[in-house]
Amino acid sequence: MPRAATTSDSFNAVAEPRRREILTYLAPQERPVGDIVSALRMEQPSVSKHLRVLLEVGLVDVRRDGRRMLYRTNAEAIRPLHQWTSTFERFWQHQLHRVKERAERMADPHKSKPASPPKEKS
Amino acid sequence: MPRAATTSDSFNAVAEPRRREILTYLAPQERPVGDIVSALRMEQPSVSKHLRVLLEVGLVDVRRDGRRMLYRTNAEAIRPLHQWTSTFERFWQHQLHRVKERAERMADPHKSKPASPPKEKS
DNA sequence: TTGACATATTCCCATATGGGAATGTTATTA
DNA sequence: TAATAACATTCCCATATGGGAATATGTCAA
Repeated sequence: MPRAATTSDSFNAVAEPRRREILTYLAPQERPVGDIVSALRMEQPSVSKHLRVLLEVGLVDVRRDGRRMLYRTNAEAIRPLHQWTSTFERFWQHQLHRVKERAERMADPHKSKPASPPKEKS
Repeated sequence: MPRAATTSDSFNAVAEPRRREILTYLAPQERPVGDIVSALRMEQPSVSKHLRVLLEVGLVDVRRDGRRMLYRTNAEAIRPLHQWTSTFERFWQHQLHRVKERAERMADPHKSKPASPPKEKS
């Protein structure tokens, strides 16, 4: 099976960088599509397509204003992502602690990073 | 262009549900691949592939132990996701606040409005 | 009605994907 | 050395994707 659809959930929808930009832009206040196009320097059809995805997963809301469509980020829909990442908060705090302790204890650079996969490009 | 590679960044890597499960499972302590396979009921090759993706974006670390490979979630790598979602925190709080205020007004119409009645812009 | 403006949709297409199945690789033990 | 355990990689493939380009839809103004 191929990759899950971008519209399957917020995690997939937000994986796209441009969509993240749009969400950030639309968070403070609602905006017509044209504003997004000019502000983020994207093609109009592209923006419409991204908005469709965001709308389908509930990350944005719309309302019509004459011939314009006003979109706004539905911040509520981002909470699940926030909550998921929060479950790791205690762990990265522990890690920071360990790293610090270790660095203070040893100056020996014997850090074996096993088989790092061939990283193309850069 | 097609969708960005799952290995392009943490956002894309985490979009896959099974990979999220793996990260959760590997957060408390390091585990060999076999444990993941039996605990999450996934095919071994599948797990290895997911681990490769997670490794490439730095979401997990590995070390060899005999013929086993011990993986562990690198919680630090999840912080960027957490931080990004955090930028929306104030917005969903506003939303909740609006909802709450409205609910209170409706429940007790005699009571005057609490503090400032921020008028929506347009 | 016509024309202009604001968005949305469709078509085309190269590409990465994740699962299944089979095979490869590395390390331990007999 | 051979056998086996523990993982990793490769091959095959149906599929959703995002961008570009063209076109369709919907709304307001004259």
